[in-house]
Amino acid sequence: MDNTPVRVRIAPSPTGNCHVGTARTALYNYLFAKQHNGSFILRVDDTDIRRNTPESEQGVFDGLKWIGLTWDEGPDVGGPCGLYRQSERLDIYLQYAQQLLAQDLAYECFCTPQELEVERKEQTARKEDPRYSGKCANLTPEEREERRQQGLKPSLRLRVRKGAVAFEDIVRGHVEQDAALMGDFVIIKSNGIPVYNYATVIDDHDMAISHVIRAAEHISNTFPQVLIYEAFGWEMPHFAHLVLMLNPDKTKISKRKGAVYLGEFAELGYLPEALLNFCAFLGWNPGGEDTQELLSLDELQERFSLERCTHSNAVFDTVKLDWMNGMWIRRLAAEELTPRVLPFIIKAGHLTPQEAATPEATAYLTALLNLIHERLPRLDAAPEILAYFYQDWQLSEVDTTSILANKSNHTPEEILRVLQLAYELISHEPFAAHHLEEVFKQQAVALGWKLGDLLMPLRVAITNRKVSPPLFTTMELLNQERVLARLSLAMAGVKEAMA
RNA sequence: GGCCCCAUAGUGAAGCGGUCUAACACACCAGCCUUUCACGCUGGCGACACGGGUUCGAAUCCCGUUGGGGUCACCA
Repeated sequence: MDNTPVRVRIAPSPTGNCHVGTARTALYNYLFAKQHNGSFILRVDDTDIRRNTPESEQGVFDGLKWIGLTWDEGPDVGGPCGLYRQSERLDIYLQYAQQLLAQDLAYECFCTPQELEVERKEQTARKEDPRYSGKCANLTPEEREERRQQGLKPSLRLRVRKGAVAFEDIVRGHVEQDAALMGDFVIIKSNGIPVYNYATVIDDHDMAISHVIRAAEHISNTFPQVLIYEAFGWEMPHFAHLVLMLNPDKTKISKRKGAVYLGEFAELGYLPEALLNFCAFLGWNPGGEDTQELLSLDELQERFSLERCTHSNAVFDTVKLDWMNGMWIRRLAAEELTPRVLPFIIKAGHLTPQEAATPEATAYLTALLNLIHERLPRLDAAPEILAYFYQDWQLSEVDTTSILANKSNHTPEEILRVLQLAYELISHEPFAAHHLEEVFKQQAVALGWKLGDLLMPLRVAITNRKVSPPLFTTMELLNQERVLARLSLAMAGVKEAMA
């Protein structure tokens, strides 16, 4: 083992929102850095000028923060490397390129995109692999000057050597490719902007990155990058390529086939803790006897290792994510859940933002969440589950069919009588969940009814649905007045149905 | 198509040459618990892609086939 300090990085493009894949890669980098007392660096890959807007990097930062990750160096927090946006580092790339040019390890290429396009087409027609022919590889100074006179702006290409290009991948082992497949590739475009593979190498070297941990789609980028390291005579970082996240149809995870941005997951009611936990297990697991899968960031930090990363791509299974999300919801106290659920309640129109700001409203929500948080798979389900606490309904909306339906063949008359009885009891008995529960249990015995048969019509009458949290606590939270009102509404509905 | 990577149940996966009549988790099914739902508990279903080697012995090593994925730009 060497003593080089561990420095890892994540280099997202500022697309306005953080992709789950980016989050997972960031997580692994973060865990690795923390474990080795190293630094986790955030660098913004914004050389694609057409695509990037200044504010779009904030979305990426926000996403990473939402999921709980922080970085030691980056454009927003600074650090010893100074500039953490590639767009700010253009001079650096050009300077290094001069070095290559001076040593004749790179050369100017005056071919136009059109010419290259034609060349590629011809090669493909001949069933050859398209690669640069090397047309400009040996231009004389005079020839170059001539082209310059014509107004042509050169790009810079690396002279690609012969032989195998290889690297040792921490998760995959030895990987190699024949350099002959490559052709001299562009490192600086004719507009002076560096190409991704080149800028990445310069930055990684400049920032003393020790381990490049990234998604497997970058394996093929690694070959040209290796060549660039060689050209400069720089020591390479260690590489680790992580398996891809897949759609259920096994293609690379994509927007059209489900949520991919952290913002989308937030809107769907996923907890960042759960998403993080889930992502951690796509492409890695602690192995052996350690089968615990519900792990916090700190717990992941104790167990993570690059060596235990898996080799084959993993389908992003939202069913399991939902399960994990439910587990994380249960881990939180109702009080902690309240502020997270409130936005969903407001969005559903159950509360106005002003109402939601009152202590009464939040306290009430907390009480409701206490009741349902064991049966809440996602935050966004809360408004629907809690709807009958926030809104009433009309006579025409009473679900009389469900009130009357029962497996024991109790007649509508009997059901109606039970509803009337319930009305009487609830009006006169002390209005407390425990007490009412006892009272109704006794009644069931007295009537010779199964408790479930007795309670189901009441449940539907009071909540207007067949599924609810335990009935008596529900009543208590609803308050006596509303319960009685709903009971009479239900009775009216039943009478109407019987007529 | 070239190149690269990968291949255990529907999904995530353990397994690192014998202890594998192959774990665990999600999903699914059945039962228990129960006031409906959910939770929880018990049990069940279900896999080493195929074919050759190597070896006393292979899910584990090698080769091939098939399948899947990634990537092939003056995009990142």
